[in-house]
Amino acid sequence: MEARRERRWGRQAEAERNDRIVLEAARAVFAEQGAGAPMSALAERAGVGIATFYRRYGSKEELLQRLCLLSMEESIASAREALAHEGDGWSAVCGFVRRCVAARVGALGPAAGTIAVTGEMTAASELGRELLDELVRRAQADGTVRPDLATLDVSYLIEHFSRIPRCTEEQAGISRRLLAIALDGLRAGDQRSALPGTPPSWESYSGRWYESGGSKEDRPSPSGG
Amino acid sequence: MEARRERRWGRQAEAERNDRIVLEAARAVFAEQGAGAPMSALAERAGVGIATFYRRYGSKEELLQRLCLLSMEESIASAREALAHEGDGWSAVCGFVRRCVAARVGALGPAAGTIAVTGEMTAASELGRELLDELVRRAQADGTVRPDLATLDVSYLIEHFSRIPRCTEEQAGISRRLLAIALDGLRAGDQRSALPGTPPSWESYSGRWYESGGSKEDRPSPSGG
DNA sequence: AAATATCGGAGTGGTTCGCTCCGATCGCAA
DNA sequence: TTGCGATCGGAGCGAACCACTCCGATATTT
Repeated sequence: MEARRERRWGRQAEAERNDRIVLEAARAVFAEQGAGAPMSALAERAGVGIATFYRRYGSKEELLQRLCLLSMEESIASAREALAHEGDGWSAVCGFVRRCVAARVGALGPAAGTIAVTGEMTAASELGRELLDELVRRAQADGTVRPDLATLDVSYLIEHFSRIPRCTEEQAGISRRLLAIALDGLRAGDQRSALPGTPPSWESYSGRWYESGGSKEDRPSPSGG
Repeated sequence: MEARRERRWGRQAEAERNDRIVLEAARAVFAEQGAGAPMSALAERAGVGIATFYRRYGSKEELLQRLCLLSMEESIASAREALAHEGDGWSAVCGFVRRCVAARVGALGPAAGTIAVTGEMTAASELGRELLDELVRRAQADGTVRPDLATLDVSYLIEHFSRIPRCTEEQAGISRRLLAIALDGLRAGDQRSALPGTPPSWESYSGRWYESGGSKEDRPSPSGG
């Protein structure tokens, strides 16, 4: 990896730098404004032209798919870190949730149904679920997390807190407070009120991604002929 | 449509009924989709034409202002109910939050800055804040709510849970579970972790509404009224 | 039948957005 | 310096969307 960089100066170095700048800007802007953010906003954030994005990703959807996958991989890494964590189950779960929220891992959740699902995404999603399952199971086994908590409650919790309407410093602080409140609510204890209803189903979670998803194959041709 | 012969006036009765239908549809759709929902969506939900809305409200903004005010009044009524509630402070706060979330009182929060603020809205907002202040103060006084909770934490909590991305029955159930978790996190108890940062300021909360405000005094009268 | 009140929704003008195209710019080799 | 290929920025295009208007249709009253 170092060797490749060695020979790249000048223009190619700029291109390589832009690879990262562009992706980071996309992550930041989509996390803040949601998947509906215009491409021009990404370009402005990155300090580059719009075409710089389209030279790297064929379409906005392709970029969103890439970011989705990155989020999932980040979530997986975070779950692995939590499973390796030494300490009680509740603080392991807390660490996982905090890292995921900090990385806005669930920010693209509302885009479900508007972008097609790739095979990589499906695979990453299932792996992530298994790891999170294990994390919650362990945390409940040592009695530090409420026993009526379902794995998907954690997923939805992350998704809820991944969306930040405005990004003032004050707003970020408030989200941190609300998250702390919710995390306290995850603890075991006899003062807990029972969670209402039935635990959420995995089908309802992953099913959102297929609702109105057209396959990428049959896209309308831009030139009306 | 079928002719309806009420005991009173036929056409006027329909108009009066539409007054309510239209407003209820607007509440429902804006609560689900946010203030960005198109007017056509409201009309479809209400089962009426678009013009039926514009015959009653001069513009979308005017309608949103009306709904904002109604939300605030609903929140005020809910706070009064909670203050009259007999029981511990925590369950009073829970009842207040639950009613507010059920009514999607905070659903228009993200519209802050995009619609002008009327005098009525300001007054209602301040009254609501005083009542909620009192509610939280009482709940902390009897020791059932965590002492580091700020009044505005509750406001933001309601706003967070007022936004529902999709409205399947399953999704509603999940939101109820997450809300129950967060409400458990409001309780007092020595297992609580301290809330991070400084309590949110009232300026940052109400300040959002004044960013791009305009005057709303003169209204074009569409039919010579 | 005329007058009046309300209705639905197609049409309008303006805005937004994804994406393309092309001239400008840069590093490098001759 | 000069020419070349890679990369850049952003103006502009076509499509889609949206708030709002206008008008013919329908129902009620006179």
